[in-house]
Amino acid sequence: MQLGELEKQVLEYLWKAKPADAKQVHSYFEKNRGGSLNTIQSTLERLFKKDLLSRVKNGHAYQYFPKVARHELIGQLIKSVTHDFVVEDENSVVAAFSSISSDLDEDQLDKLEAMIEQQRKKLQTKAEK
Amino acid sequence: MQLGELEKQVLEYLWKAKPADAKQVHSYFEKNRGGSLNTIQSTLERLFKKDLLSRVKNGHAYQYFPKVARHELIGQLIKSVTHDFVVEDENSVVAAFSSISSDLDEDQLDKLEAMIEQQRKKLQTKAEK
DNA sequence: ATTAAAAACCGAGAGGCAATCGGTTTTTAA
DNA sequence: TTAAAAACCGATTGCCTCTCGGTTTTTAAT
Repeated sequence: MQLGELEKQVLEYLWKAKPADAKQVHSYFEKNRGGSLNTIQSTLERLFKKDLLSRVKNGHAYQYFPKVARHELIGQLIKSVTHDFVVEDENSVVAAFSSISSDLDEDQLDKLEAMIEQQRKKLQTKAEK
Repeated sequence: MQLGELEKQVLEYLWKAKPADAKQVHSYFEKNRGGSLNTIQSTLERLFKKDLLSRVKNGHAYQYFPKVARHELIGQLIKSVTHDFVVEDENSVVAAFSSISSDLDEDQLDKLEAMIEQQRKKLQTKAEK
C-alpha cells in the first residue's frame, strides 16, 4: 500500500484527535498548509477506501476515525514493503530487522524482548493443542 | 523510496546471479515476462540512480551488481516507510514489530533474540568509553 | 412543505513515477 | 574505417496523489 504525504498527516491528526469530520480536519490543516475543504474530503475518502478509516454519519457530516492503530498500520506497511522479498527466504525480515537494530536503545530492546517472549508463549500453547 | 515491480525482480536476479549486463538480464526475463532490452536498460539505470546498483564498464557494456545486500535494502525500506511515523514516538517501530511478530516461528524468534543480544553488547561497549 | 445552507459526490486537471520502446548517438572491436 | 553493439534520449501510457470547481443530495430551520 502506498500513502501520500497528506494522507499520513491526516492519519496522524486522527490518531491524536477525537473523531472528526472533514470540516474539522480542514480547519486544522488550513493554518499550516492551506488547501481546500474538498482536498481534505477526497483524502479522507481515499483513506476510507483503503480501509484505514471508519466513518459514521453524525448529524449531516461523516465523522471519521482511524480503523487501525498506529502501530498496526506501521506493521502493515512493513509487511507490504517486505512481502515481495520474503518469498522462499523466510529469514529476510529478521535479517532486515538486524539492519535497523542499531537505531534501538536499551529500553527498546527490552520491549522487543518482551514481545518475543509473548510470541513464544503463543506458539507454545498452539503446539500443545 | 519507491520500487516498481520490475525493479524488485531485477534486484532479486542480481542478488542471485553474478554481475550481469543489460543483455544478460534481458535474456533472463525475456522467457517469462517478455519486454524489450531497452526496458531492462532503463530499469537498470533507475536502480543505478537510486544507488541500489553499482556498475563498471567491462568491454563495451556495463556490468551491474547490487550495491546493497538484500537484508540491507529491506531494512532501508522499512526505515523509509516508518520514518514519517516515528517522529517523537520512538517506540513505534518496536510496537509495529509486535504487530508482525505473529508471523514469526521459533527459529526466527531465536535469531531475533540473538540479534538483540548483539546489539546490547554494542551498546555496552559504547557506554564504557 | 419550502428553502437555504451544509456536506457529499462527481469529474477533471496537474504532477510524479514506473514501465515501455523507437530512434539516434556513441563506443568498441574487427 | 566501418559495422555492430550498447548507451543515451525522448516520448507515451498507466497509475496514483493532490487539488479544486461545480452539481446533487441531505439536513435543519422556518
